[in-house]
Amino acid sequence: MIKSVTGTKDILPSDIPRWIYLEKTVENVFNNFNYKEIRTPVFEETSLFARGIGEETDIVGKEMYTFKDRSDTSLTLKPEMTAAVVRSYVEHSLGAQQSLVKLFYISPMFRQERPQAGRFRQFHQFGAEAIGSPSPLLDAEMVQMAYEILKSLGLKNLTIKINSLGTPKTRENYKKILKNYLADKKDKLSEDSRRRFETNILRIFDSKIESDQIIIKDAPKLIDHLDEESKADFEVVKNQLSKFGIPFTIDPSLVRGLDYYTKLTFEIDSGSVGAQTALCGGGRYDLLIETLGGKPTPATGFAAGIERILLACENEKSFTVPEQTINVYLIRIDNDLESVVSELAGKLRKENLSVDFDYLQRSVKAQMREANKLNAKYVLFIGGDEYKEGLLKLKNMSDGAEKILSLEKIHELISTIKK
RNA sequence: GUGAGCGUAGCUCAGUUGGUUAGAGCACCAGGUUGUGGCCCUGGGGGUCGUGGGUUCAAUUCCCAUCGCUCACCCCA
Repeated sequence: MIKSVTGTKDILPSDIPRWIYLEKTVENVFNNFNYKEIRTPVFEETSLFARGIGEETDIVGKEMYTFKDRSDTSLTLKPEMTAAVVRSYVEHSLGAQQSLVKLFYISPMFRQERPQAGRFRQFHQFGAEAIGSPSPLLDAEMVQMAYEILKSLGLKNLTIKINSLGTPKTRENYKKILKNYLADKKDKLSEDSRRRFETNILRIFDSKIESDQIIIKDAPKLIDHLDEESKADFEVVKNQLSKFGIPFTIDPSLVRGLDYYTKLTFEIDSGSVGAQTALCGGGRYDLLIETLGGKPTPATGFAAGIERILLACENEKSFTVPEQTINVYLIRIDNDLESVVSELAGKLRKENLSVDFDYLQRSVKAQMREANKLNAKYVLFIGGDEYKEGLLKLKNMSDGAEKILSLEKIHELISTIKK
């Protein structure tokens, strides 16, 4: 038997209502904040991600689905959306139409990692990007939108962590400070961290190795070495979040795995999923647009993992979706009336009613059971003496009331069912 | 890439100190008087016990390999 590829999942009909509920919630919140949807291809030229996300990141280093097409071009299934959105923004000069472009997306992503609870090789994210303004109000807005979506889905058990990485200049200065601090301790660092010491020293803070943590614990913190502008912006974000009534904690170790972040970074965690607690992460990325060939343009955004959110929602039973129903199930009393039933179903479906009937020549009893299983609001009996006289019997499945209607006055039938 | 656990009907699982036709619940199908549901009752279909090899008179039960799944590490949504 051929099965779905490792780390991929079918979203079955029984799962769909929950997905749609989430998508509607997401769209609604983004709509309230006036973000417009964008859809980009599932694959891009590999160099987009290599440049955009950073060669030293785990995503680019070991997780991308990269392949060559027949013309020997290296392509990659998108592992995240920001680089793709920025590519589109630059390519189509979206900034020429309006100076601030607010975009959202809901899309599959691909990363070749070992699957575990809340982690898949094809997974889905929704997210937003606001390109064209350095305003910290937008940064606060990102946190607010993400939080609002999660709350709208009924989630509790959430923690919001924020941090500031400063401007490129302070970051460079700070890196020197950190480098000085760690220089004589370098030998005690783990192998990975020694490598990061050379390539991307900030990510040493990501290390979960205890010996690294001990060394790094008393290291100078970036947040204490921010320039005035970053410091002021960070204050604005904090104040604004407080005004929104959004609880948060400051986490100086929140560096995040993608190279392009500047100033604000944030993450929202849930205690209701497995070991992968991050539902959502984001921040400002003022350098990315120029890195990808655009004019220097400030931007901020976030991404959230749909599978993880749905997992948290399930574990918290945070929302329920309404039962699926159909308007009417047609029941054929005489087997030779199949085509009559089919024709009538067609007429009713044209009236925008959801209609179904039996295609398996099953008994009336079996048809009734089917109608019940489908949560049909009505069943309509076709056959017997009534049918010979041009009559049909309509039964209300919730109270059992039956009503005789004329086949000629189909409008009466339709209006009764629609009520 | 590393580590641990698990693989028996569509689903959730039981079972065998190795021994006749491998079980339950749910789901599915049929029927419970000949035109009617949800509850209940009766009956039925469906499994080469993940795959391959080994040990044995005999393996689904023991051993090895392999594949898959799950969870965790790394890292991330």
